[in-house]
Amino acid sequence: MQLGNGDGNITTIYEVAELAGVSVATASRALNNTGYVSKEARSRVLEAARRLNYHINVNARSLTSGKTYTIALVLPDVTNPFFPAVARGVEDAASRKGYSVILCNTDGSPRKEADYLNMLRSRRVDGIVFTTSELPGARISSIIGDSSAVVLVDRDLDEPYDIVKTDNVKGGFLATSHLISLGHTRIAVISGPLSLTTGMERLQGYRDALGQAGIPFDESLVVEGDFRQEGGRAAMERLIEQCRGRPSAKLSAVFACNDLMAVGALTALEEHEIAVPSEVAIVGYDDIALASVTRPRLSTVAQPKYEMGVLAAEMLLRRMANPNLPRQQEVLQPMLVIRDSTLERRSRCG
Amino acid sequence: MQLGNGDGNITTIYEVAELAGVSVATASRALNNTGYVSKEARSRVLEAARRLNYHINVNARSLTSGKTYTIALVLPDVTNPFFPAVARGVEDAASRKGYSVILCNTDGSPRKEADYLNMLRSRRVDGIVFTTSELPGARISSIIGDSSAVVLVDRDLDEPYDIVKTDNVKGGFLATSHLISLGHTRIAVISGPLSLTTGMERLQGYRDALGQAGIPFDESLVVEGDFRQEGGRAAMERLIEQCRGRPSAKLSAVFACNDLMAVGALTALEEHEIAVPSEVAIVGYDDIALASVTRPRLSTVAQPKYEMGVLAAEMLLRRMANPNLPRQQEVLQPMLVIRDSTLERRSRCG
DNA sequence: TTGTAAGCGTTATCAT
DNA sequence: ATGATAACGCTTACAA
Repeated sequence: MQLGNGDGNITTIYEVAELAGVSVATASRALNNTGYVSKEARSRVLEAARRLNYHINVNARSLTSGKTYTIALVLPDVTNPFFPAVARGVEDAASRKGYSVILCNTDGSPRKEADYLNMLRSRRVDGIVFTTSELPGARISSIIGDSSAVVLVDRDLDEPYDIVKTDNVKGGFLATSHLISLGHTRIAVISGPLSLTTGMERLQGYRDALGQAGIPFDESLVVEGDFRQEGGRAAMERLIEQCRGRPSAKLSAVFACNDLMAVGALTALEEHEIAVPSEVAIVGYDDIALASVTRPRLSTVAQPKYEMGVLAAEMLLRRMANPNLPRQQEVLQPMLVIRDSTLERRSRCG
Repeated sequence: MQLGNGDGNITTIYEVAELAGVSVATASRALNNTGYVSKEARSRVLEAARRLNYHINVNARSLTSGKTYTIALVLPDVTNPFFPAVARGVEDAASRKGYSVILCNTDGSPRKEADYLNMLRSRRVDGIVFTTSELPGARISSIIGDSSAVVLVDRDLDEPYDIVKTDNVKGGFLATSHLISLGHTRIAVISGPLSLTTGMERLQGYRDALGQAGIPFDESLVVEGDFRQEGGRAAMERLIEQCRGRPSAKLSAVFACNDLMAVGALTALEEHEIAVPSEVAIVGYDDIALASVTRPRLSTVAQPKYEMGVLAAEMLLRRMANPNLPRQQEVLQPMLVIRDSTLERRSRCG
């Protein structure tokens, strides 16, 4: 009867060695397929390990090896629909190589970010996939030093860390050009936080598209959002308001710099009984699951979220394997996804 | 100038002790506020630690303490909209108490579940929050033994593990009763996998509601789904099909046992130009973010996902602190959220 | 091929 | 109040 020793008593390599009638050194070699071990010894060790339901203590091992086989994923909030796919990508790629991933939600608070980094250093994680928010790059490196490798995802920093991102300028350009190609000229933007490169870059793409089409940039058409649904609603509200008061401020389309804000904007538009896309067209950014179930379904700029996660983890492993590699940077391409929220232009104020 | 020693050289307690001019024992006591240490010694140690940017090696500590201050969250897929909130709850509650959480995605594969459990045992995690799928309870305990505490979330098992769940029978009852109260009598169900207690229980709630209302249970109105969007679409397709062929099979409402399937069903209904809720009413389960942006917005049974996560982690910590506690079980209440996808009955076949 | 023993960074015991 | 020192579980020279 094979019970597999379910009693849970933690066995050490000493007990395995003893049962196998060899020294711990030999047991270790056998268990790790390292150095010389006779076939007989090896099989006796393996059998003993099986009988005792031996599970190596990786913490103990990390003490000698200096490696923990653990990485961390530090992001603002898994609950933000952008991140689960990234997280899944990271975890898949990491576990494929035998690494575990510790999840940390910072809410974008520099304080929490710093706390987590300190904790991670104490844990001697081998690497960190980091979507930071406000923590200055210098601060990051002052905390983790070179105790672990780090790869930035969807962020850009002065510090020489590896980066995985998508081309946000291009994405902003794609979204805006799409609107322009539909005949829109009065295009508002609900931007992300301008303190974030993602926020800035997408806005830059918007300006580039305008410029290329010869449409003058109108400051009053941009309102800074916060990448959150409620923020999007509020921003759209502002836009509608200002449009009411000042017909010169009318708009026929809006580019919301992420889908969450686009959904919020949609809500505001609906409340004011402004038809989308016939009166106001709208395009979002990210292509989260929500985007394809709203009514109208949201046109958006898709980011390869899962791939970003996978790439980030792989890049991190590479960096860990070779700390002297030159700085790596991977810029993925965003992709325009046209659905129902954008349509040929028909002028109308908000 | 305070640099905080960003050089990243890992410092040990020996170096701290040396700089402070004390023994490691004293340094350890000072650092941990344990045992007797003179004020002077303590402050010298603390200062030394600061100067050297000392970060304790928790892996080394766990070697002596036997505790890793790490728990794991094992679930099918973070990418499933039900889980991020749970994950966030677990992480918040855990980190509040100084625990880190390792994330594991199993895709509901017994093989992956077993692999992860073995890995987690090797890591000596103090506890596991587990949303298992098919792994028999006995198998779980044979792998982890009592090497870590475990709390089941949203699952029920024969093994005597602690549990955090919501009352699924009640939830199914709520959803169905709501439909019945609207005058529906031909109510189809798109159930979850019947191998899962969640699947079974919600279906039971459906039957209970029918029974209480004196509506005969009609086997042909239940089709087993898989909790996924595409599965929901396919199931609805089947229902429509069968309804076409056999007028006696007509239905005026459907209870989809989770929102993802409800959204899929919505899609199918839309493709067939069947109006929701006027021709067919539909109610989902979970109240994920998607539910409030579909058109029509989805009526659903909400589960307190975040709270489930928090509770699970807290329960786990309690269990870890006291392995001899009697089995704990927390059953939260689901809540009916009425939106636009349900409406007074008007008969119509699918 | 195998075993002894040192060492990894901490904590805890036991003297002092 | 403080300091040696053993112990935690493992790997790895170095010997044998």
